[in-house]
Parts: sequence; structure tokens; C-alpha cells
Amino acid sequence: MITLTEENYIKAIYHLGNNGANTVNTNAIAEAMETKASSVTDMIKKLSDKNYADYKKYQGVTLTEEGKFVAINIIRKHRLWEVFLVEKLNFSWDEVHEVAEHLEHIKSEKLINQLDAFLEFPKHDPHGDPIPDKEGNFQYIDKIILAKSELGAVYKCVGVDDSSSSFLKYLDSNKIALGSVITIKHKEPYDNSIKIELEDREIVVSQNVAKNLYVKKV
Amino acid sequence: MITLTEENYIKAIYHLGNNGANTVNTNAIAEAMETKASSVTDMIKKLSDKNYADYKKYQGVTLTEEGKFVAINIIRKHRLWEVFLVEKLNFSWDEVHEVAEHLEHIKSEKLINQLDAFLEFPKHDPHGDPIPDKEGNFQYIDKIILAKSELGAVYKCVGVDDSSSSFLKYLDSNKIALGSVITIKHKEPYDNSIKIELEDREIVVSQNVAKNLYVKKV
DNA sequence: AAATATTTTTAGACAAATCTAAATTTTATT
DNA sequence: AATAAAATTTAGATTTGTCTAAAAATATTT
Ligand SMILES: [Mn+2]
Ligand SMILES: [Mn+2]
Ligand SMILES: [Mn+2]
Ligand SMILES: [Mn+2]
Repeated sequence: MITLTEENYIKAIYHLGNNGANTVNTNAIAEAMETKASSVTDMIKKLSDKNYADYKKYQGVTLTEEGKFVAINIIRKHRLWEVFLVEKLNFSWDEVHEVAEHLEHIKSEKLINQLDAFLEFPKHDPHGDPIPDKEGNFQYIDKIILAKSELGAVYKCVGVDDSSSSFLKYLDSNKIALGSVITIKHKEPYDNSIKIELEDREIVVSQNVAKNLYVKKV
Repeated sequence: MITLTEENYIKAIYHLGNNGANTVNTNAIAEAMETKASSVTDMIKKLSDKNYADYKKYQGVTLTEEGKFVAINIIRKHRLWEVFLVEKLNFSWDEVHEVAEHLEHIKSEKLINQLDAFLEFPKHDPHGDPIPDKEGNFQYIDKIILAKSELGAVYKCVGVDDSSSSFLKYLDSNKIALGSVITIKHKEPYDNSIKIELEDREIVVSQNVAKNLYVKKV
């Protein structure tokens, strides 16, 4: 039996360690989970005992294959629920994360696989992140951050790195959505802001925005 | 803040006390929750401290108005999720209860109200039980158990008292569903079994079945 | 009404997840 | 290489929900 808390730690370790690739520090986990380092140490030991993580004192932690599988499954559930909330229940993309944070812990294979089918097997969540399939497979999109775009080139918006409500609301108010096609009109060296063309209008976005919006060449 | 465990106790007290009307005993709660009487006493004290229940030592417990409101809200969520699972995710009516037991604790007003709208404001769950609206209002159907039916009269099946998987599967295998119309052909005094006519066929159901199936005169 | 049985509560302990404060190890700086 | 700083772990408490065993209150029999 795996507890809700254990699941949240495993997911945090997975994300912090670049999809389970790198070792993760105690303090990084503590910050992500909004808890204290001592609590993290205790939990890491437990995850290690239960074979979800490899851990050597003072050396950080990595997920085992079993741990990665758990993480991917929670992420699958999280993202499918987000799609459901947006597509079927009229949530906006800045409202879904918090609710999905709870729904992701509901344990029923049938529930999640039927939900997947009901949503017609979506490949991406409302923020552009890939949704793993039943077996845990998923592909990354070949995307870059807007900050690294080339002058004059044409891109499509495909994801966000920052899923905070304030950033998503900023995009909404500027009518930038996933799928929007943009042209790079000017890259300002002084403050790294970027002027982009969007359908009928041109807007200037800050470096901050440019670093958190993923685009793909079209 | 109300915990998941507190919610489950409140719901149990509500159901055991006939929708919050009667006093409920410690042992009855212990049996329903599959826990020990001593644990129940502790929890009752807490619910009383938090003003969800009225409690006098050795005298049993009743829900306060606040407690009843909490109970009705959990029941609303439970039953809406059951409808969702059957209508949208192709669950059968004997599979939904267990999953709904978990989904009922997800805390989001918007989620449940949008789900209600998405399902087009259903009035009954898959077992024929009424679904409270946003304000907590709901009506009972004017129903009786099949055991109390009159010879020769025509009834419609409108609900079940026993939602156990085995009973529901029994009904499925005998093609008895909510909405089925039946005629009472014979009431056997010896073992209280009842012969009923259903569309094209006649079957005999035991007293056990007759006591757990709700019907309404048509 | 006294004795017995049943129900309920209390006392004390335990596991899970957290915290603070102190101790230890590792890393960075002089 | 020694010292200072930062990160991590340990020790000991706390809260929530549970348990067993014993005590107390209530209900049932005789
Ligand atoms: Mn999310
Ligand atoms: Mn979560
Ligand atoms: Mn149910
Ligand atoms: Mn429940």
C-alpha cells in the first residue's frame, strides 16, 4: 500500500530529477513540498525501504524503476483529469492544477482507463505537457522556449513551463493560447524582450514571458 | 478544516440515524465503519467539539444542522460521481460504490456543480437514491419494498436497499433493472417468495430479494 | 432489588507524518 | 589543511486515528 503523501513525494522527486534522470537533494524536495528537510529525510528513508527510491545518506536520492513507474502513473492521472476539467467541465487552464492535485490520487485502474477513452486518448494536457499511456510511454514535443527563437521565423505555441495562475491569466488576457501561431518581429538586446506578431496584432513580451512559453517551428 | 475520516463518520451517522433524524449508538457506528467502539468514542468527541454532532456520554450521538449539511453534501458528491461513472465511463451499477467512496471527498465546489450540470442535473443515482441539489434539497420517491406489494398489482422497480455487488449482479442476471415494470402473480405464504411477471417471462424471487428491491405502483 | 450481561468510555500504546533544535557530514573559503 | 558555511541527519515532541485491556455506566434477568 502506497500512501497519498508517498505519492506526492515520488512525483516531486521525479519532476525535480528531470523525469527521474538525476539525483535530487533533500532541500530541493523540502522546498517543492513546502515542508522541512528533516521530514524529507524521514520520507526518503521510507521510500527507500519500500523500494521506490535509492538513497545513500548525504548523497541525495533517485527513483528506482518501480518509483518511476509510480510517478508516471500519477502524472498520467493528473493530466487526464486536467483535460477532463477543461474539455468537459468548462474549467479554464489556470484552475485545473489544484483540483487535479487531489484527483490524481484516486486509485482505480478502470476509472483512469475509461476516462482516457472517454476523452479520446488525448496526447497533451491543457498546458501542453505529454500524457503517458497505460503502459507509461509518452513522447516529448520537439519544443524550445520563446527566448531562444530566431528573428523572422514562424512558431506555434505548444506549452508553458510556468503553470501558475498569474502567468496563464496573462496569456489569456493577451489572447495567447496553445496553438497560436506567432512571428518573431524583433528581439530587443537591452532587456531581452521580444516583439511578436499574432494574427492581426503585434505585442511585446518580457524576457520573463519568453522564458516560460514553449514554441515549435512551423 | 474537516478531514476525510471525519467526513466518513458523519456520513455513517447520517445514514444510521435515518437521515440524521435519530440518535445513533457507538456500536452501530463501529460496525458500519469496521472499527472499534473506543475509536468511535474518540471521534464522536471530536465531532462534538467541532460542532458537527451533539453528544452526551453513554447516550449516543445525533448530527447538528451543520453536521447534516456536511453529510448531505458528501452524499450529493457520492451519488453524482456514481452517475458519472455509469453514464459516461461505462461502469456497471455494482462497480461504482467503491470508487465513489473516494471521489466523494474531493473538495471543489466548482467541480461538483459543473459535474452536476454536465450530467444534466440527475435526480437519482444508479441505485435509485435521490441526489441532493446544491442547496441540499432532495425528495424521496414514494416507494415500498417488493415484499409489501399487493397481489395482482403492477409496479415499477425504482431502487435497491442493498447495493452489494452480489445483489446487483443477481438483478442483472435476471434482467431486472430500475424502470422494469412487474406484475405480482403470486405471494407464497410458506417462504414469503413472490412470483412476478416481467415483460415476457415469470420468475420467482426469494423473500431476501423482495425485501431489498424498492417498487412503486404504476 | 440484586446480580449479570451488554454497552460505552477511559487509559495507555502505536504508526504515520510532521516539527524544532541539536549533532553530524559535506562543501566552500581562506 | 584548517576553518567556516551549508546541507543533511538525528533526537525527541506533537497530532491524527487507531488499537487492546480495564473500568464504568446502563440495560436485562433473575
Ligand atoms: Mn497540473
Ligand atoms: Mn497530489
Ligand atoms: Mn454508493
Ligand atoms: Mn468515503
